[in-house]
Amino acid sequence: MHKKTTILLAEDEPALGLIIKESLETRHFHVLLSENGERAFQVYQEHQPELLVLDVMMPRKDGFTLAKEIRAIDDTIPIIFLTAKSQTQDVVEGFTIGGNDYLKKPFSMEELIVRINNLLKRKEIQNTTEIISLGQFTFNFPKQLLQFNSEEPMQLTHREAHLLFHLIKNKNQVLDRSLILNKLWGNDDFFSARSMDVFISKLRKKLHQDESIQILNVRGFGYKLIC
Amino acid sequence: MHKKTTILLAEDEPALGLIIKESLETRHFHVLLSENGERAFQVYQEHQPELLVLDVMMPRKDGFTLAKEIRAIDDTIPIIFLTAKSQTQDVVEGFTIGGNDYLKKPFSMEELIVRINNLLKRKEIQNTTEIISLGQFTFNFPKQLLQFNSEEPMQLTHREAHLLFHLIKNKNQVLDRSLILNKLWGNDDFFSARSMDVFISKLRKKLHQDESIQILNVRGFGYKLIC
DNA sequence: AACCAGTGTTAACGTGTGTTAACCGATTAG
DNA sequence: CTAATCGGTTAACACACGTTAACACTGGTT
Repeated sequence: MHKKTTILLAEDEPALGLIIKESLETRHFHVLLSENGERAFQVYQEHQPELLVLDVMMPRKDGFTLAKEIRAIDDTIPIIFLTAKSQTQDVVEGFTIGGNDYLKKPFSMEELIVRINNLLKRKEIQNTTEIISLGQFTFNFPKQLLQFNSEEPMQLTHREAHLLFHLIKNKNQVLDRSLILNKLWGNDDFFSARSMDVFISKLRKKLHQDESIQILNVRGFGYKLIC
Repeated sequence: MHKKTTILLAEDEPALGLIIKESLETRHFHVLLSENGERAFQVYQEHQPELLVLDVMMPRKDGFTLAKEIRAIDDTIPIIFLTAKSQTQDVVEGFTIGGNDYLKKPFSMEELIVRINNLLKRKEIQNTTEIISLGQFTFNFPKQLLQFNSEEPMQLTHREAHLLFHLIKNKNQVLDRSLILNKLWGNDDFFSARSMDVFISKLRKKLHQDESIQILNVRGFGYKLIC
């Protein structure tokens, strides 16, 4: 039997909060209940839960604001918002991008469980597939981390991570310049091309530690990552 | 006539599975059809196919999970996923690293054939292009490195490496000028021919250290690498 | 508002690769 | 023998790419 999944539940109405907490605990989740957004943020930092269930309407920091703050720290944690019917659909849907979902009150416990399991499964897939080993490096694409052996991981920027991802996807083959430019920069004009050169240079510097990995240029066509 | 390529097809919908199986068999592939992920894994272990075509949505072990298990055993086998349109692009793309590809349902049989042949060809190239020894030299084609005994390896350019590769593949036979020109330069006009002369000259200089290796000219026909 | 840190783009300058040109020797047909 | 052709070699060149730094923009902090 493996460790229980920890869920942070932020709900200001005590009666509802307890019901949800108890229901989830019968499903073998470990639930931390907070009565407002500020408190929830503290609990998040102390316990680092694996999933968040946030009421949108809360005193002392609402669910959306809280979500943004936590997303700045961890941009892959799944979040489920609990919304009252007064919330406009648009605003709520805007927040469901990424690993988010939402539930309109009132909802059945079954609906919540299904959504929790869906998000956990989706994240499971991402975690186990998008950590790629590359020579002596480990590349965690969703977290944009590049680690050499067991040294301190380097934080890559968004562009660096995406470029590296595509190079790895096409490793040992020539990756077409204009293809990558159109995919990552949206066009393949002169300036984007020069910008890409800069990022190739940055990646080479970061991959320098493992001599067996090289980004070779194929003049006029693109790049080839060999490993 | 060489041995048929064995493909493992995992598809839970019997009608679709049979159509694909039969189509591939008319293209002279040997197809093993399994109706779920668990069964497919058994078949994989018994027959060790050369390529996998996996439906993502399957009862008793989905395609992604199956792929992960098989990849733990063989991390080079090419895999093609068949995905329904409900699958999010991100998750699917995460799985296309390495030797993978995917096809959105519905798809034409032609698309599938093209992808199968691409992946098989790609793997073929990787297998046949390892490290070649040439007299006292070691030539690493994918990395474009030419090493004399244990001296510091020389970094070849893309053109140099490809030209040398073809010379080696046809060593001790005459390699036709226009053949190589069409293959590497895309045409065999005057200028390309002169350009090739320059590269032959460069290669001769780099191979000079080992007297027993020579690139001989056969006037009017081409070159012969002797070693 | 002023400041700072992080990210990506633009600019400036340097290097490497492949093509073209120029000049040469070798081979061969007439 | 000699002119024509083919290939060898070197250098000049154009341009693709590499590297570094300056700059602009964003979002957060004081």
